Amino acid sequence: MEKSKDYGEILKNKKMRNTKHRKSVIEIIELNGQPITAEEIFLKLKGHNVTISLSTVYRVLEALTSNGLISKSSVTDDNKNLFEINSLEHKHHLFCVKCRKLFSVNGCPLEDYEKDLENKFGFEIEGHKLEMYGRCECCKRNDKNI
Amino acid sequence: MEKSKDYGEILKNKKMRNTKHRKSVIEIIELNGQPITAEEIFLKLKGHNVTISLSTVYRVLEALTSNGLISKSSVTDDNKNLFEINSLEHKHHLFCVKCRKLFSVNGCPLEDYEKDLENKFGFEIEGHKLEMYGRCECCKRNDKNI
DNA sequence: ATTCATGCAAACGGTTTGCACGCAT
DNA sequence: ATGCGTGCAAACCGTTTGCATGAAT
Repeated sequence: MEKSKDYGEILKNKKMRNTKHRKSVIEIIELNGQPITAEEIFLKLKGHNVTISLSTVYRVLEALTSNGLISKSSVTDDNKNLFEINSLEHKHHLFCVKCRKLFSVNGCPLEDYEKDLENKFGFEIEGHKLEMYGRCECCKRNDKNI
Repeated sequence: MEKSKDYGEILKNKKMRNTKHRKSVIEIIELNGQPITAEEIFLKLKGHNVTISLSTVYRVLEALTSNGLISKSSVTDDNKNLFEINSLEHKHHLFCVKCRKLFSVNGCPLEDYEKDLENKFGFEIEGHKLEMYGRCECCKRNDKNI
């Protein structure tokens, strides 16, 4: 079995204090694989018998975000923030309007398009946000059974 | 001077009750031209000597949103929702981070990309939001003179 | 006359913060 | 020894809701 990542090393590289809670939070986010809320992190940690307070979860998330280890997005319409590991790759999201899960998509189709617009408008594009929404495979299937 | 739009007619077409407050809110959003928060709407109305309570602003926004007259997004990271007029044309925007002007772009580069994603993830995409930001031609020029 | 919109204040829920204590350096 | 991380409870703030009143149909 593959040895799990050395989260302590990751923190050290960012000159952050290395604590059990910080390592646990990074690990949960990484294990989860898709964007996750603060409360879900809190509950999953509880499930793994890690005692942590919700406010610590928030403080850890803030620390990890401002050190660039994770990123925060607010795509959902219920005012809950979502956190995910900050991969170097540029990515976008697919939001399922039914189960409200957020799926990450690596890569970006917009490079050529942005170049065209820059030429056309004399605009210098620094970045963009792209959200797509719809129904995930799972929810499509369930709809048919109703 | 051009006559302002008949917001009463717009509400009537949606079979919505035609009230002064609803018309005012639509008008403010339309005048504003770029996405605006509930509180900003409230303050702008106050500035126009329209007395309305903040909760009514929220209720009007909910009514307008669910009738498809405006749309709601939560792109900012401060947990405030933004509202804008729902235009029929599919278009995107270039937002200048310096002068805060908004440039409309007709058309959309995402159709093929979305088909790919649908095949890849089994996701059924219903729509998307794309914002690009940067500097417009004018502001680029001014930067060089500093 | 009926139904729905509004104002007010209070509730709600996700997030932040003050304070005292504990742990990493 | 010091400064930063943590737990707890309370505060915060954008948003929602219950209730009584008022306006639109």
